[in-house]
This record gives sequence, C-alpha cells and structure tokens, in this order.
Amino acid sequence: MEVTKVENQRLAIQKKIDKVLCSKEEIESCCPIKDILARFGDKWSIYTILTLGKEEKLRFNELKNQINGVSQRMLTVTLRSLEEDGLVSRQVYPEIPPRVEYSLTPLGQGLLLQLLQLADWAKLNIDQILEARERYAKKEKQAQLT
Amino acid sequence: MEVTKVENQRLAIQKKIDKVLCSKEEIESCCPIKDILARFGDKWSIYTILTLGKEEKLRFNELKNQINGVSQRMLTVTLRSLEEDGLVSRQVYPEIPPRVEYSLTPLGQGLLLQLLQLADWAKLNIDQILEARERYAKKEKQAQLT
DNA sequence: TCACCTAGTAACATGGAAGTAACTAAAGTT
DNA sequence: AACTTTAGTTACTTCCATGTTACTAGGTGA
Repeated sequence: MEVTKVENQRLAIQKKIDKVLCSKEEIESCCPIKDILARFGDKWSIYTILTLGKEEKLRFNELKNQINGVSQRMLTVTLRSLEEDGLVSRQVYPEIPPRVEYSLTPLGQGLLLQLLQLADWAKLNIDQILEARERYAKKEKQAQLT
Repeated sequence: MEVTKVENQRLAIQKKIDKVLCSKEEIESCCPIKDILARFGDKWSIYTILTLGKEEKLRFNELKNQINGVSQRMLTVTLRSLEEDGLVSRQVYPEIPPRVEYSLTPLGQGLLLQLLQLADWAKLNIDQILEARERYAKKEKQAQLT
C-alpha cells in the first residue's frame, strides 16, 4: 500500500514535468516556466520586486537608494522589463521637477508570494548547499594532488 | 475586521521580505534566495533538473539526447555546478567504455518540487504576462510615432 | 548667472556565459 | 591498422548583461 502511494506521487510529478517541459519547437519561444525564471536570472529584478513589495509606492530615486549598488541605468532597464511584463506599474506625474511612482501590480504581488515561498525553501536548505560546496571543494583539491 | 486582516497579512509579508533582503554587506555573498535563483539564471540547469526528475537515473548521452539543443560542453558545465551544490549525484562505473549515471539527490528533489510549484503559477499567469507585453509593444509604437 | 533637482537616455567598455570544433583515453570490433 | 564508443577536456570565438560616464529638460533657489 505504502509503495503504491509513493509510486503514485512519483507518477504525478512525472506528469507535471511533462507539462512543464515543452516540445522541441517550443523550447526557445514560449515555455512559461523558462519565461518566468528568466525574469530573475538577471541581477536586479528580484531586489526590485522585493523592495517594491515592502513599500507599496516608491519613486525612482527612493528605489535606487534602497536597492544597494544598483546604477541608474540598470534600475531603468530592470523597471522597464518588469513594466513590460505587467509586474510593475509606472505612474508619471507631469510636474516639475518630474515625479514617477512605481508599484507592484496584482500580478507582481502574486509573483512576490511565489518568490517568498521559494525563499523559505532556500533558507531552510542553504546550509546543506554550502556544505555540499565545501565537500566538493575538498574533493577537487584531493583530485589535483594526484 | 476585514481591514485589519488584510493589514496583518501585509505586515507578515513585509516581515518575510525583510528576512529575505540581506544587509548591505551580505548582499553579494550569502543571500540564500539570490544564491538559489542563480542556479536557474543559466540556460540549462532547469532543463537538466526537470529531465533528471522524470527518469531517476540517466547516463551522460541519454541526458544530452533528452535535453534538446545542449552541447556536450554546456551539459558538462551544468552538471558540474549542480553536483557542486549537492543537487545532482554522479556515479562513475569504471568500466570500458566508461559509464556514468546522474540522478537527483534528495535536496535536488526538494528543489524540483519548488520549481514545479513555480511552474504552476507560471502556467496560470503566462497569458496575463503575454497580454501585458502586447499592450506595452503597442504603447511603444504609438510613442515612436510622435 | 550658476549650480541643483528629478528621472532618465546615449555611447561606450568589459567580463562572463554560451557556443563550436577539435582532441583524448582505453578497449573492443572489423 | 583503422574505426567505434563513452564521457568528457581544451582552446577559441561570439554575444549579451552589466557597468561607467556624460548628457538632457525645465524649473528652483542663492
């Protein structure tokens, strides 16, 4: 009984993977998971989403000051691509000096929740990963000595 | 009552974000979420994990054939970095010709589950994102006409 | 008159990821 | 003697994300 339960779980996972893994033609173009993950492959998108998640509304320079180390250009580029995907909204007030407010859209907030779930897993398991890296480094050293 | 509920939820999220966002010194070195996400920033890691998730054990060339478009070099590089992080295990059988079997470690299987959750969200929301992109492209076009 | 403010853009430099192609070991097959 | 197989490695090139610097408009305050 227990065995079939585990086996069923395994089959369910395989089914899910099949749905996620796209056909050979789609692999470059539309695979949703790949597309979503590409959002975080870059250096600043996560920080931007997390920072906006904390504060509801932020102006350009407020964001820039809260995201440590980001340059003007990279923040602009990051915000544009997030806006393009409908994750961040951009409100321009045509005053002088100009004022622009950025905030997460509902879609962006949904993604934020997913990110936080992943972050929970990451925090729980980061130690195991760091240990694995150390073990690997040691093995490498030994292999080089031969 | 409803208002305070929503407000509490918001505070809980802010707390979580604070924990995820590292201090200024840590931002480059140890931020776990950044570290985990860096695993998928590259082109082939997800496909490798998903493919291994489907099949339990696979040899180098079996993997290469199932992951459409990957070169020998990139598969090697990807597998090494996944092995380094303890997500994939590598079993060498010293025969001739050599045989090497790759499989997910328990850690890697845990990550796979997280990935599949994210994939579910991605599938639910990919249409909204694609719509947003179209809207953005239209806006861009109009702006260029002026 | 001059510097300063915001929210950027333009031009250019750079490093690392990705890709390509050739090469390897060691034994078995023809 | 030459060819095949497996699981890579080495050397080289290409490309893109990232980063740096300078520049902009249009008004404000000294």
